Amino acid sequence: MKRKITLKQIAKELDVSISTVSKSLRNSLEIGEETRLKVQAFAKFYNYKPNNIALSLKNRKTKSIGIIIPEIVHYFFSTVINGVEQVANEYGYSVVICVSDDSFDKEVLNMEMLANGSIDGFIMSLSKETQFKGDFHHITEVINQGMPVVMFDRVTNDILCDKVIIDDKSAAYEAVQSLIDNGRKKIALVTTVDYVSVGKLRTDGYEKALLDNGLPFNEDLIIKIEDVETCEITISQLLHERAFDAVFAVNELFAVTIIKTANKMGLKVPEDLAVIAFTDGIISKYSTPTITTVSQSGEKMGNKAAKMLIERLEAEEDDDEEHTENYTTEVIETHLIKRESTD
Amino acid sequence: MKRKITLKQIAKELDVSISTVSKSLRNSLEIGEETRLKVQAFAKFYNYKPNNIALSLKNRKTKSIGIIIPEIVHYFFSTVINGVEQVANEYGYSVVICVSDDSFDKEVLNMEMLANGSIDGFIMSLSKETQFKGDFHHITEVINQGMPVVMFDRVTNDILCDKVIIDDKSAAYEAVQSLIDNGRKKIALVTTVDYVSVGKLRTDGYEKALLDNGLPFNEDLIIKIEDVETCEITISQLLHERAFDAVFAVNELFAVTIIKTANKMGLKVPEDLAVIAFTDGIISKYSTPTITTVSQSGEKMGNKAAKMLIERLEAEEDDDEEHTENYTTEVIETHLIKRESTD
DNA sequence: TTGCTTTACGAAAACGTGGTAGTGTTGAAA
DNA sequence: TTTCAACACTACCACGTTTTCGTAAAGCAA
Repeated sequence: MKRKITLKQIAKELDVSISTVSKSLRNSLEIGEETRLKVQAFAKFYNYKPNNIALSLKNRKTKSIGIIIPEIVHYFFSTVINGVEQVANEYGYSVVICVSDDSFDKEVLNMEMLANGSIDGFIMSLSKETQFKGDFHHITEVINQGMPVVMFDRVTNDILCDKVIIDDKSAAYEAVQSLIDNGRKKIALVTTVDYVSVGKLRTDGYEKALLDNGLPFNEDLIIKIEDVETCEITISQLLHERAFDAVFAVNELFAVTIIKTANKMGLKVPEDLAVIAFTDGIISKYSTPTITTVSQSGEKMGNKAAKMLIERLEAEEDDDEEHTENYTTEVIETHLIKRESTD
Repeated sequence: MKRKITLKQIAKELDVSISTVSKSLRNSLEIGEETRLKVQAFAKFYNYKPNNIALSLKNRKTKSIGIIIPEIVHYFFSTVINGVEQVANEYGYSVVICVSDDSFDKEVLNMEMLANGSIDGFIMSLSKETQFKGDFHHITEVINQGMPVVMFDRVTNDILCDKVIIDDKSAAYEAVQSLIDNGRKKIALVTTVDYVSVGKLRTDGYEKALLDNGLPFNEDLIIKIEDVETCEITISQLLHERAFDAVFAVNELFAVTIIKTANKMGLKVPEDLAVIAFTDGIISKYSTPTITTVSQSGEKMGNKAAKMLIERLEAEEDDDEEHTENYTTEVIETHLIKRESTD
């Protein structure tokens, strides 16, 4: 149980000053070769590694980035983390993760906890509650303190910062268009409540595709679901009435529930009912039938977000203070992965 | 863009000493009420928060814990993180995550990166490669430096530390027993290669259940799969020969692949083939048919691991150095969740 | 010897905090 | 008048680094 060795201890042991040790280890020419080598050998022997905390304090940067997400047991978000982690690792950054649990208070708390020096910048996706309240003071505050923030997926126009999103509207459009191309006439949209920004955009794309194809846009075919439990009941009711022959679901949980409900009622997928889901996750790949999805690569989003954040961090370093704040919004392309749930 | 305010700045602004400010904010009686309130008001106005890095340096503890896992886009591991996060949050700790990608080198690198002061302790699950190599020097080193480590799921006997596991052997036993109870005679085990500790244990449980019931233990029915791609081919071959009427798969990916393969061949699940999977994930819940699983609560494991780690950290604080090292191994109970893939 | 440069190292400040010890002023008791 | 205590505050140190500046010793030319 030997604590990690410090410069001071090495200095004392070799009877030189701390600065001599520090300089020797950084191969400074100031120090004579003999002393330098002696120090290096000693340090190597005792496996000296500079203390990160002390370095952070000195350099005023921690080389770590904070991620705040609504959920972690969630395919999409975990792929984003993965993407962030890859890039962060490459650039020597650590990743600190906080889960907001879709709660505003936890989001605020987590941000405050990390904002007091623990990290250099944030990558975040808004919690449902935050989007609902429309209260973003905790984020502006962090930004005002000069800490860069990159938002992804669930973003807001009320905050000026770098963003990484997918074009939810056109992705939804594409999906619905493909259903129409297959001869579907009555296409339902199964979505969540509106205040989640992405839900709104996907609805817009759905509507536009219908109208562009001369199909009626019927409010009754938009099914808003608050939690998965109610999904089955609502869906089976509508299926009974044969109200639609195709479904565009905004996530794969809804999609798979719909398919199961249809199957129970003797309806065949895709023959009687075509299904497309947003978000290409593990369920779509392994359900029966496999589900056609609009893929949004979480990994790419994570990569991109991390790159944007790190670039900004390293830029700050050089320009030193108050660089022009030209924020950009990066759009990650999506594509339709055709599987068995559509024909 | 005002940088975060520090004690020093407050002191200068109010023309008092830094210590006066510090003490005022900590409500020390040493400071007169007038000054105290003035400082507090000022600090509140400028939203003063102590700098975490400075505190870490001073207190020699970071109030954050590091998690090292093989994968993050993985239901089980993400539930563990979730469990850790919950407890960590409760006790005011942050969670730093590193992914080893099942690579030994990355595991070592990540540990070294975090061990230099960034965190107070580790929670980790071994990478496949590390288990294969049997090289744990990076872990002993960290432990020798006095940094507590809690291992979970993929652990090793070669390291003395706190551990959280499930009883893989008896869980497997229970699963196989239930298949036997349903009249299955030829039960296959679909598993991974041996060096992953848990794979070995589950095999042991499988064997014991067979033998205890007077069934033959046939090596040919143990199917070792390196990657999911080869799974389908191997399985379909064996199914053709009607080699078995039940399958115990060590993860749900194998299980769902097996079911799909069987379906393709016109075999019915569970009538012709009963299937049980280890690890209760999202696939089992949503596949068709839903899959009977042995649940291992990742969340509980995470909770427990975090509690063990934090307790040890806080204990160190009081006892101050060299407490008795009575390491414990906590076993999380599992149970069989019966679904449609068994009768 | 004096003055100047080079070599080789050390002292000290800074990053932000918190605790211990110290200091100066005031008022009151001896 | 002296002594002591209470009060209200400040000085200083430590945590572990890096870096700037300083300086002693040695070498060399004038």
